[in-house]
Amino acid sequence: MDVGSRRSQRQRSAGPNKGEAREAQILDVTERLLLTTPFADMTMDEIASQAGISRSAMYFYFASKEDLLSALLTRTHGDIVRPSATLLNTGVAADRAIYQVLEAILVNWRQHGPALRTFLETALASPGFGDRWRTLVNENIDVMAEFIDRKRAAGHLPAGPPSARAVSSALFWMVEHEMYELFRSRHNRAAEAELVETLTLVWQRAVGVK
Amino acid sequence: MDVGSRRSQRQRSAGPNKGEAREAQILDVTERLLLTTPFADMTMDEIASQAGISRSAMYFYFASKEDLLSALLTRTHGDIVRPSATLLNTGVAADRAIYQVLEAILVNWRQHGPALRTFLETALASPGFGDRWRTLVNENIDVMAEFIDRKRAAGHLPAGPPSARAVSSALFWMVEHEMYELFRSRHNRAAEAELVETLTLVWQRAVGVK
DNA sequence: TTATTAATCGACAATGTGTCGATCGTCAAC
DNA sequence: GTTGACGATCGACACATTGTCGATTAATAA
Repeated sequence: MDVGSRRSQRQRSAGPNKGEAREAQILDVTERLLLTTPFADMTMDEIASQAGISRSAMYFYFASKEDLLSALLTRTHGDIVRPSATLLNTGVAADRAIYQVLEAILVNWRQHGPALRTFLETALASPGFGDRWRTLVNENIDVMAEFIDRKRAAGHLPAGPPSARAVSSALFWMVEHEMYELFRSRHNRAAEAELVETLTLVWQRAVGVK
Repeated sequence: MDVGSRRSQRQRSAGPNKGEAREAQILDVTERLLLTTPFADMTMDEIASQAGISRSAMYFYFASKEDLLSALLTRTHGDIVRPSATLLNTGVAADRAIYQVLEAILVNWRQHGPALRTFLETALASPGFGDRWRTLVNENIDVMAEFIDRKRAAGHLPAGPPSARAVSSALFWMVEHEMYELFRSRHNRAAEAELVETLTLVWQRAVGVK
């Protein structure tokens, strides 16, 4: 049950990397289809025909429907983790850092809204995928927790309890769910801005800045 | 697609309310089964045989599997909404009120953990049920928002923005998800206490008390 | 006692997943 | 050039599960 593709590593041919291309194409098709159809309502047949292959050929690339989504998660992984990670390792002040992280998360939702939505939904639907998703979210939680701990040690934020980790976890899941609710339906930029504003303030107060 | 039972209202008989009893029994069986099996992995056949009837007889009581869960939600509705509602209409101080609401929510999860877990999961899996679930959670959000507004008007809490409603929403979904994560796996009372403590503090700071 | 409505059942149709063996094309080595 | 291995693809199958339908039995009101 290895996640992702199951083709050989060595690329040896002229019609070069036909497989790689197909796999990427399938992921593209899936994410595009996600714009109009919930993942659960989407059949392997639908994806396959959009990609111009037969349904059973899909199983050459992905062991299951869930595995396909898992591959999409892998592909998006970087985009999700990178922003906070880089940002929080600069010397920004806590209040500004919080705002910027929230902005970065918003940007992600703008770019990958349907995918992120699906990730959360599927995380609650199937334990295997849920583990993967939680692992990823935890990366972000940890980065923020360490940031808080550093600021606490430097005397810029009040010490716990609660532990930085506990606060960070609660706040991140709050953001996750609120973004989910917002992007679940049609909405405008104003609503996005208002949400970020609210979340920023809750975060700042919760960690003790301002 | 009327939610819940579809039998006649008038109860007219001796072998009194056989139907009512069956329906309740099915819900009991379902909630008990939920202790060991995720709802998604649970078949109508399984529930039926536990209740001593055939699978197809289930459809006399519930139009679909989702409708069955919806009926369970209806039955649990009171337990979920009542505590906060009554509590927040007394004259408690804000900090104390927050703690007590969180304690009440914890009690609910202790009593109906598997059901509540399923409600959240299914809310993200099927739009129809999701609407019902959100309606219910919104009742709690509104009650808390009104409470905050009253305390703000009385000068006991700093005014917004953010609006009381926005803050209440963010905080409630935070609680929802954190409880979900906690009750998803085996855990002890200490972890429960710690979570309530963390959430209490985040809430109190977020609304501006303390 | 009988007509009516409640309750229950078995059989069926539909849908979608994942598996398997067969096939076909393309490159690498001979 | 031929051939053999493997990458890529397909159609057919088996399986699980849902929801529907018409027939049948049980209970009660008239």
